[in-house]
Amino acid sequence: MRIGQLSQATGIGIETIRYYEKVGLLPDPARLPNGYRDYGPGHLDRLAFIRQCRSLDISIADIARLLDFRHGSPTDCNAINQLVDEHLAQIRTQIVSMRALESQLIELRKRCSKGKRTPDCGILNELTTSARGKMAIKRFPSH
Amino acid sequence: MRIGQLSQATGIGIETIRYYEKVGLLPDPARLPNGYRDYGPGHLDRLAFIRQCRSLDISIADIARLLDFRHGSPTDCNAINQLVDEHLAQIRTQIVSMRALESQLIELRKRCSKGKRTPDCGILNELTTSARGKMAIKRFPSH
DNA sequence: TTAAAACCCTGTAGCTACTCCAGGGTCAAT
DNA sequence: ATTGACCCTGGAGTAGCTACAGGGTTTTAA
Repeated sequence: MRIGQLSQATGIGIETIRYYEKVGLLPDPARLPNGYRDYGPGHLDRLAFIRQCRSLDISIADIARLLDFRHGSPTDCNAINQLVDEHLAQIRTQIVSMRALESQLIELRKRCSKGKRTPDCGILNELTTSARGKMAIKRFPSH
Repeated sequence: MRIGQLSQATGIGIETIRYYEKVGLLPDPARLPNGYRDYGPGHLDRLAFIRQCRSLDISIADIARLLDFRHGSPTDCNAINQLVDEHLAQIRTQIVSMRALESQLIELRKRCSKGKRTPDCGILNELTTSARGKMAIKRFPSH
């Protein structure tokens, strides 16, 4: 099948498929006499796997590792478990910091209400004064 | 003050300060006779404000808008409130999708346990079969 | 028959917000 | 005189695409 059909079947854009080929996630397909890429069922399968991993936000590098496990000779799959564990830990860390961010923004938002003018804007003032508070104490002579 | 001192005072790297200048967040400083950048207190203040905004994950483009409000002629600050509201909404959306991601990964992780071999790895199999399930139904003739 | 539409190709640039490096110049102290 | 700390410019690299420009090919409709 040609690239457009593969794109339709997987829901992955044509440019993205070519990108995956370039970075080595997808093996180079055969070529038709006119130079068009000619994909087989193996490519379809592999690309669907890739999409599934990407939807779980697994990085290209990690997908490459998973594909090696999938198509390589059988080994212990502890490394796979570890990969998923690490990814999970990373996402949990991100959730924690985003929640912290959320509450900071909620606090910030409370500072200003409707109808104020910029010089009295509590948000701008808060941003300014908390910035000053975090500056290094050290003083620099002006000369 | 020179760029190294400004970097020390704000905790922002030298390269980053030059980057902010390049993208127009920080006005071009005066130059010493030898070509070194020469910053004044206004730059320090502005840079601290920028750092504060970045720590709240506000984009460069939005910081530029906030700086315009801060240093421009007084106006209604509803646009500032709206900016913060939108940023907050965006972060909340991200938190929701990351939590969904987290539970999907937890489910995935349950699939495989210690000591299995790759062909029997539940994670690999789950990734494969759920990928197949999401493929377009349409069939493509092989010729 | 021909012309338009739809498909494909390569190669390159753009996006975010930095970060790093090469290859230089400048300045204070030893 | 030289070492080391500081500074300069300009360009490349990061992740994962996405969007061209500028071509060629194939199919379909008039």
